[in-house]
Amino acid sequence: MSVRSELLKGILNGCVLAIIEKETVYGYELSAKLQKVGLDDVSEGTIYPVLLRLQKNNWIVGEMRASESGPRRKYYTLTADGEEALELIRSEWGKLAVPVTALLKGEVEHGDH
Amino acid sequence: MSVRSELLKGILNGCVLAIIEKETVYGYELSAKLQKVGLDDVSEGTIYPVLLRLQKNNWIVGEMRASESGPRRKYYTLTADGEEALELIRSEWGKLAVPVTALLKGEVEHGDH
DNA sequence: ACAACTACCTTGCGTCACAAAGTAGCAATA
DNA sequence: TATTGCTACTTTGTGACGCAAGGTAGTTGT
Repeated sequence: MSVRSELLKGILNGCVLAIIEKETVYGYELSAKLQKVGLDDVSEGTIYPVLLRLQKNNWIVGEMRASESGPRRKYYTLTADGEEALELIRSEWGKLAVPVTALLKGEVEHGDH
Repeated sequence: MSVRSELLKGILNGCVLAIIEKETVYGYELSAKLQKVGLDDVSEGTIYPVLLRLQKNNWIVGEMRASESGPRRKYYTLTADGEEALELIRSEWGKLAVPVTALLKGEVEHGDH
């Protein structure tokens, strides 16, 4: 398994929620959105399980709508629980990302031998 | 499983490697180091499997040494492979952390409806 | 002797990212 | 009207992960 995949773990939930919060999207288009944001190579085999998970947690709801061209699409919207979860993720990410970045850059003094 | 635990996934390898790169440490003291850095509540049940993993990957090597007080300690040092792995993790983290932070803050335009 | 602390290791659980493969609708061309 | 290709969703299986819980020893202090 790639380094990248490991780092992604647990982050994807928040990314998907953040995108859905801003605009209603359907699954197939999410990989394009994520790519645009800088997260390349997030395939359908990853996206759809994420969406199922979020639905199961009652964080998003899906609604089937017809498309002008092509198959029907399942559009997702954030629930109140989803908003709450996203806020929690934002908070936890903030508490993690800063110290981890500093640690990886070697900017942290953790001496005391 | 907690939001925090999910976010931690895959990040811990890099954090532990970064600490060991700076100074030789033994397992039991690592949780204290991590806490000092801002990563609270990383218990032994997490630490030791991580160290076993890193050893199995040949990223670190452990050496038993006597202690002036208490049981013997297993001190870990980075290998050349470990340095290489850490550099890869640093690179991947850099490519991930920035866009994810921006996305969670809602600072990203991903429109085009 | 006994308790408390240090230090290490293992087992088991649920979750995750992802490749791979499958299903099906629609569009276009021949 | 076949057939090719794109869109769009779903399922299965694999290996790795975080971590609580429990276990084994050695050391120190009383």
